[in-house]
Amino acid sequence: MRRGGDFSLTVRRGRRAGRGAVVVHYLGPVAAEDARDVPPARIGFVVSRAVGGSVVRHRILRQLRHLARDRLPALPAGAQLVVRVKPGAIDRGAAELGHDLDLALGRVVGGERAGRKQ
RNA sequence: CGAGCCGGCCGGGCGGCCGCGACGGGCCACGUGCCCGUCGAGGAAGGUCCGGGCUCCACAGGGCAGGGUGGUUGCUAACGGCAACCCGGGGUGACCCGCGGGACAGUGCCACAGAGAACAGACCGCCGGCGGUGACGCCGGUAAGGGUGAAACGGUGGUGUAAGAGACCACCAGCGGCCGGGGCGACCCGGUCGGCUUGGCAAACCCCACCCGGAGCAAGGUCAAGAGGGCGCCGGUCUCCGGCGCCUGCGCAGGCGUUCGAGGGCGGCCCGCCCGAGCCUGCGGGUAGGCCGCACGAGCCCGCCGGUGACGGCGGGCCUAGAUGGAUGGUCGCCACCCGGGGUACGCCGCGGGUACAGAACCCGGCAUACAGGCCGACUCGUCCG
Repeated sequence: MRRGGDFSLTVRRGRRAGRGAVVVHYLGPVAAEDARDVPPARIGFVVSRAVGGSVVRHRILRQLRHLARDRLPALPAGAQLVVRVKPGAIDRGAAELGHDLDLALGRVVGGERAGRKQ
């Protein structure tokens, strides 16, 4: 995700869930008449200055990018996801961040197909 | 051996597995795909406090204003940087510190304390006179002693005096003039004369000397697209609508203007000069992509030579990150260093924890700042031994 508009749209209109040090905003795919026009699922990250200095912010961003890469195929095409990071994330480590991300994603993405077992 | 002082350097290492970004090569099911190889953060990359390169704009001039620097001589592309030296201050010493021009060009300010703080002044004291038996009071002289202060108008000794005082004298310190000597210079050394002595702050205004165009890689260049308009062709239900091609590069409204000059440039203002037909405001709409710049440079390493040194010259070798939601991450093992507690056959063994400050974005030279831990070298002082 690159445009500021995509970020604000996803944060404002998407479903929200927080677990551990991360908060995710998920906006499901919009119905399109032609399937070929649907872009692949996109992810953006928000790491504010409250999280830490430049070194800390970039390190968390890298960890999250690698974690999110593995989970990208699980999202439907056209979906938009914004991951916000809360202060203290640097102390949790990559493994715990991945766990937080899984739990939060389970809430918002699973809720989309309610009542159905995966 | 113990204290200390200065300079230089490093700032985790090796190896699996899964990934990321560039570049080169190969393969085709040509997707901007897969495979292989190489390279991939710092000493401060960071702060953005100075200086320069580069790019665009400007480059008649004059006056005024503005900013910066401040011992000297060098180094350098340049600097507010660095080196050596000078002066002042500190330390036994190695060495360290200094925002180090001018206070007889002018203006201004010196808190508190104190009697008095800059054409000085008299609280205590000292001396004399007068009054009083006396304690003491009044008047005058004085600045040696006491007290206040960061700072009190030279210091020591003498002459002198009622007591005193550069009032006078000798020496010393300091200031100024002259002469001689040394140094490129800042300045230093010596001699002589002078009046006896004239405080500090210029990071207060100010004065002096020297320096200074403006903006910045979102600079700048290039390709493509675009709303609207014009022309041509074709089609239809033919004063209109749709499609294609080419050219231009948006439309509407208002205001000020076209030699009676809007507006712009000459860093700011004034004068003056130059360019000059567009410019300004509002509303609505479009785009917000690619490539170049962009990594061979005041470059890095080694050696020799010149120089006290900063640095320079010559020779040889090397190519060393280029992202653009912005590439270096995750995980495991071994080793190194430090800490904790445990065992020990004093050689060590295994366990747990920790390893800083910090992430390139046009590029270089500096400065100051942050930093776990460690290495190397020169020198000084003290103690002991030979």
